[in-house]
Amino acid sequence: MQYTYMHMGVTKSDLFTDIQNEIAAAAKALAHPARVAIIQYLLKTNACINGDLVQELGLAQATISQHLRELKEIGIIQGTIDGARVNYCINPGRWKEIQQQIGGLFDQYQKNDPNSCCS
Amino acid sequence: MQYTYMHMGVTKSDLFTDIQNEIAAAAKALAHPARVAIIQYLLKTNACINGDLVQELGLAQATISQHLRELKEIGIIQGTIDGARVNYCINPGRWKEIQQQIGGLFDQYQKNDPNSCCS
DNA sequence: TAAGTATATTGCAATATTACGATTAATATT
DNA sequence: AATATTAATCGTAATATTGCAATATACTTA
Repeated sequence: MQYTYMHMGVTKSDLFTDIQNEIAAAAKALAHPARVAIIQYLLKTNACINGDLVQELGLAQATISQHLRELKEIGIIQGTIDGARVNYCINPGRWKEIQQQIGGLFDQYQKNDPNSCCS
Repeated sequence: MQYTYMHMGVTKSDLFTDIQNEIAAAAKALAHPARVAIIQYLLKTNACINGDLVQELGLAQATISQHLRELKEIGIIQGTIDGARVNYCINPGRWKEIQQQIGGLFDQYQKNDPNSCCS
């Protein structure tokens, strides 16, 4: 084993394939309604700043900033500095990449016989 | 506000739409590589039991059982009792539902102009 | 019936996540 | 220059998640 702790709340990512870890990481970025809301707002407005989202979502500025950082870290959004503000928007290439990773998982089901399963 | 605690680690789900909460909940089910691995194994074998996954994933039986429960709770898989064993498989209807919820989010980007964003 | 097998649940420890106030750093305004 | 605005970071509190040993429960087999 690679870790020294005993049975605790950390993911044993070395047990899984890169793809599995990547899909999980991408899904985790969407695994909070505030981040889904941020993305939907970005889809609607095409670009926005932290302050817009504070108004829109009703969460504190620090909280929004934290969610934006998570989305930025996974690469699904990007921010460009505009004076004292930061303009956030979708990162098209990464968006498509994650879309294919997660979508690819779901598409695999169609290939199988849906009736040979316990039903 | 609906909650009484002050600034803590609980999601303020009343601030978000039902769809946003649903997408986040579905994404959360996929937000761990072990659960992605379980789903991929189910896609490959079409059905499996807890013991198979203990062999396959190298996690403890209790841990697998816990991940299976989470997937079962969101409805993406279902289990049928078969003697002392439980046969798990994809739930086709719920699978398609989640596929559309998450896929629908990603599909929204195509409609917009990808060049009007900060790039 | 007793021992074995398979899975779920409980209890616990460790880490992660969520949220926000306060502060900091940087730009903008007066 | 002094003040205001904007966003990131820090510190802290509370809850959630991950993982496993031990136990409980249910079925199977000898």
